[in-house]
Amino acid sequence: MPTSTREALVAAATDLLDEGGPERVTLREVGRRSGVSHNAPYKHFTGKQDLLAAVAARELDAYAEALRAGGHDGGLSRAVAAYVARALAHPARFRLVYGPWPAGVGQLGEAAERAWTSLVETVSAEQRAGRLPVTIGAVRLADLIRSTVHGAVDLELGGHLTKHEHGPASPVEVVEDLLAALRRD
Amino acid sequence: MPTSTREALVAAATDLLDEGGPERVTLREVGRRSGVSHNAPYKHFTGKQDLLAAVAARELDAYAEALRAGGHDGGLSRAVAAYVARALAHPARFRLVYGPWPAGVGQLGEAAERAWTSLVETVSAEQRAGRLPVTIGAVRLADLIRSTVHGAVDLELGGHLTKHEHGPASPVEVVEDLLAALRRD
DNA sequence: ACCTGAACACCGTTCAAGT
DNA sequence: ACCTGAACACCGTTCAAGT
Repeated sequence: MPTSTREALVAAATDLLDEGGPERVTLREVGRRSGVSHNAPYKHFTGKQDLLAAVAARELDAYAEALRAGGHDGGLSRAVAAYVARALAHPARFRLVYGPWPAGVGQLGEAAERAWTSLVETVSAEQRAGRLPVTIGAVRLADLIRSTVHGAVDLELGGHLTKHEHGPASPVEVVEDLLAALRRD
Repeated sequence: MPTSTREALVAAATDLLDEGGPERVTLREVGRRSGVSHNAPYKHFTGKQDLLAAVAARELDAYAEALRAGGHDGGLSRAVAAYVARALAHPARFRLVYGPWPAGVGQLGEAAERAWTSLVETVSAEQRAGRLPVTIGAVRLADLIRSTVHGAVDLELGGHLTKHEHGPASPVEVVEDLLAALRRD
């Protein structure tokens, strides 16, 4: 039972996104499920895109928490594994988050910033502990890891990654290969 | 001057996609620009999605050619650079190609297969030449490289990659860092 | 401040009909 | 085989009006 109309709208939009992707999300159905008219959302959001940005920002916060908690508990591998698990659990949200936003909606830029700051910190800590090479700066190394993680998840969601018989989920495997190569340096 | 209505439809859809993303592509505007009615496309494609799949398949063929020609000319780095250049030159097409296709449209699966076969071959050749480690199989190594390339391009298109003052385009830089780490093994 | 109902200008898709 | 025009069931967004 949502405490406010605004919350109900975001929840309904998230449910619809999970059910059938972005084209399933219509302001009319969102209103219907929230018990308001089809244009009540305009009192809480500037339009459909703004509502979807709220959904995306919320998911980015979940990414930030997964990366932070995983990094605190067990270092880089755990942080990445927690992030990958979250991303694969909600594919439509992942694609929304990294989808085509016109010139950075601002709200999203800040949330993305928060999400990845902790990864740079985790990378930096592993460098100081001698578990990652120091021949590359932490930010640049984080960009490499981030690219591989993002690409592996996105390819996996599209069914473009080679399937293996045993072992963990493919994206985790890909990232482990990267980390192994980096640590062999 | 397109030789057939079908070709005109694909060309118009591609132009509209480049101009304003997927939501700019409407069958009605595609028909308008092709000099036919708004439902003539149904005589050539099963629907809007099928038309977009044709656009995506065409772009995948361009990726295959870039990877093949680049790999033949100058090895892995050149192949990747050619692919990245093509992807960045047509951002909306890239996002369409790797976007959410319901259960692999078949037509696209085969085109994607063709596109990446040559990368595995290039990787395998570099392994034999001693320029890449043989501790990982060629397919698995290609998946790692592919993930990093894909992720770096996708993050760059979303403005999520850290900006650098000098040097080449960011995705190329990220991939060069990966290859350097792999070759240091 | 928040919400409603009607209206506008679009969509994708289907169908009966033409050549 | 290929195309057209009308029609259907939707959209997002705006607006005047209500409490």
